[in-house]
Amino acid sequence: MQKRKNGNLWRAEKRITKAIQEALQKIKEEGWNVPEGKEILLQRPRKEEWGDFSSQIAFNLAGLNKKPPQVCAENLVKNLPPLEDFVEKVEVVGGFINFTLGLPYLFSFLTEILKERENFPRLDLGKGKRVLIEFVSANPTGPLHIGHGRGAAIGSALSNLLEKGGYKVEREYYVNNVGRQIELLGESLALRLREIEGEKVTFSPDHYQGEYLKEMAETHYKELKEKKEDIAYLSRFASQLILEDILETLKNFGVEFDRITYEDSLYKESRVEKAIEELKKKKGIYEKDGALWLASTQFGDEKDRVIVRKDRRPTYLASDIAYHKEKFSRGYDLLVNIWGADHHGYIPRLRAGLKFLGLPKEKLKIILVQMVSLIKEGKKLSLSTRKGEFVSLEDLIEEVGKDVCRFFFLTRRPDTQLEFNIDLAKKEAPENPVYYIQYAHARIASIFRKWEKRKPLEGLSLQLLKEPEEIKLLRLMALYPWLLEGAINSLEPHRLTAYLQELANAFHRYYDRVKILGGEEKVELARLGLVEGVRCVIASGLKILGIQPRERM
RNA sequence: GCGCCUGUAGCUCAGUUGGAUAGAGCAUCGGACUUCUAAUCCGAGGGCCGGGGGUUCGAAUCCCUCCAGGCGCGCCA
Repeated sequence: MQKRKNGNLWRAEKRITKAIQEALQKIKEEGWNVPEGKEILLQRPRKEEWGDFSSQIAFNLAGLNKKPPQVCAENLVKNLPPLEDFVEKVEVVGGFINFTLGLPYLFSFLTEILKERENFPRLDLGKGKRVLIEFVSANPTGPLHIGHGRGAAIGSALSNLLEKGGYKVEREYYVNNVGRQIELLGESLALRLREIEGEKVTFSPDHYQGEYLKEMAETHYKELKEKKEDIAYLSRFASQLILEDILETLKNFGVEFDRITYEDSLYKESRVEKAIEELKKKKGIYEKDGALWLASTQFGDEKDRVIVRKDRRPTYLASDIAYHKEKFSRGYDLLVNIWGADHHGYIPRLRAGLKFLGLPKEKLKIILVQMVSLIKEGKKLSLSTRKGEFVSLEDLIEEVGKDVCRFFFLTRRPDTQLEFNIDLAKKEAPENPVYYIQYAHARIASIFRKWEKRKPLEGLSLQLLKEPEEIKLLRLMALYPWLLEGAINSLEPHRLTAYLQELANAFHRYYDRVKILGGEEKVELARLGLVEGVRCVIASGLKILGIQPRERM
């Protein structure tokens, strides 16, 4: 890719930040105290009349220099380098420094969008750094439920987002195909097989009693009947089929993985053994009551945890530490885990284990996704996998649609509990914000279908865009890269949804007031360029969210 | 009991290092289609940001405390 010579020149907020830094340097030479080593972040003013970006740096200066913010701001502004080529107004209001972008800049920004199309903007925050995002990782003991769906949506949107930011992203699913849960799965299948043969069987509460195993037993009875005593075989058989099913569901949900890691491979490669050995060497493990314990209290855990049982079998913690050690060894710059919030108590012990091994814990970010409860026909449903009383993700996708479902999960912060009201989601489907955004996209596509001349959108006279609604759209689009960077740096894909709604709203309003086709040719072309720009930004945003931009509705 | 998360409009939720008069969607009420798709647009009402205390020039945001909800506290994963 040919890199632009002028680098970030098209990014107004970057240039403003740089200008502020220069001004700070200058007033420092005049004897002012200036904040050192502080990243200058711009914010978006709450009101349009306050411009496009604002800085509150003067409030910091006020504290450091014992002068009113207004005075500090004014002095700083006096020392700003010339910005006229892209900023039309710099104003100090109550200590805030407000920057209003100039029209020529906004026009060139649109030109930039039209050049890159849906790929706009090209960001290079990640600078090719490698990120691993591990998510879903549901045990292959039953179909995914709606809670997994939330983690899946967030994980895949976050992956897309970081990829957009110039990170090299790998998406990974960790499969726990070892241990008691898998054993129980095999036992449950065995019981179902015996049931088919007319035997009266009783399930313990720990067994998986969902219909899916009954169906599996019926479908595969012939090939399994010889193996019905071989629990290990049945466990493998069932978990493999279920995993395939899970991955299929996720694919329908727009989620795919670059890598699947199986827990049993960690054992086969002696990684668990080695991790335990190393922990022993690093004095992280001691023996008590015949078991081996991880001294996790040393690093803030509530109590020490068993890592190898009395019977010498390692616990889940052992393989998980081994797994994370292995992930670290692959050399990523950032590791993200997306976990169900019910695992939160598990974090301190894992971190303690990693700390003993001397792994850089700041490279591991764990995003907890809170529970999803479901309301259907006015009733709250439980999500227990074992009892089999849950609404599967597959059913949900079928009922409300992939796009609505993803959007629903992606508008909210991960750490709030979510009540998914299925009746409402279905009933309100046409009013749903996701359709609102898609409709904006479809309307623009429709305009272009209607447009007969079909010229290339080049050499546009963008200065003919003068309507307030047009300027508003230009200003909003100019925020997009800034917004994306904020979402990327904070690992918060949900910021994108509100922005897309706002952009769609500005478009619908424009569409309502201003006729795009049919005016004087140069104006028509400029307007087409404008709405094409809007379409590209919407398409770009929806692509990150994993939602289909629609051509028609 | 202890730990973690949450509490913002009737409902579902946003709210960039603490900053300007707290926002959106839905719902409600009132208006707009001989026009590029009305799945749209415009307007109105609606809030002691759970309560109380504190830090600060400034708090929805930070600290303490209480209340409410969820989750966790296994030699399960």
